Amino acid sequence: MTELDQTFAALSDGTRRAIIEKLAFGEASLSDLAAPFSMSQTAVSKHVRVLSDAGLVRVKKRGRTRFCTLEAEPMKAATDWLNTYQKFWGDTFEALARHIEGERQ
Amino acid sequence: MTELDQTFAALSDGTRRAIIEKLAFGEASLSDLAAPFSMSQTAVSKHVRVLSDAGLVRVKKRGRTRFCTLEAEPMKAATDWLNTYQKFWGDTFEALARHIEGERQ
DNA sequence: CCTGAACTGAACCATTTGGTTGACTAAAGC
DNA sequence: GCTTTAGTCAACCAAATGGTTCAGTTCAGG
Repeated sequence: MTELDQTFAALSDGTRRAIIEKLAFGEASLSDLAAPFSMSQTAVSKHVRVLSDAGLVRVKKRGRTRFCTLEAEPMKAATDWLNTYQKFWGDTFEALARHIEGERQ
Repeated sequence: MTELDQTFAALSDGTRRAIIEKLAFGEASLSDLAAPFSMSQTAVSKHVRVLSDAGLVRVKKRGRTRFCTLEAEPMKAATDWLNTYQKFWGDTFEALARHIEGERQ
């Protein structure tokens, strides 16, 4: 599995995206993260593990609580990939538009 | 599974991203897409199915061959999500930078 | 009209994923 | 020092994923 694979896979789950959204407002403990969800803390812990394995979240232990923070680096690679090909699609659409225009005339 | 879930999941596989990259240069038949890979055509067909279910690729049958084209719409939603939170991270990093600067002085 | 190409569908398989529970460890706090 | 809180680990489970093969369908061309 490449880094890009892991990043997109990590983002493909609503629970994990919600975790990221919450972490965008700053550091949060695992129990803070788990609170809004109707699943067990263990399940949330696993989701955080996936995010941390993908490098999207860093976990540091202070006392008995784990604090999570966002790590933007890998997300940037994903954005870059999307932007690159979105540019292509734009071009394709322009070409398509020209083609359609051409047919009409 | 939401649309965003499906989009990110579809993008989390290298084979499928390679297919998208090839389709960025224009329409291609399924056998064209399958050729470069060392897996069966059936496997590639499944990948295309995933992309088509996610709405990233449209498949139209002409004669006995299926031609695939890109569909940018859902990809834009994914980019939007990433950009939104990347802005947040940028802010967070600025705040962090200010914080570190503050500590130094 | 037969052959071969371009697929799909179904059945199967191993691995991963997303969840559970229950037992455990580590640290706070009274 | 005992209890509670924060969290992990291990075992288990059902469903999804990524691949295979083989049989079938549809269409193009000699």
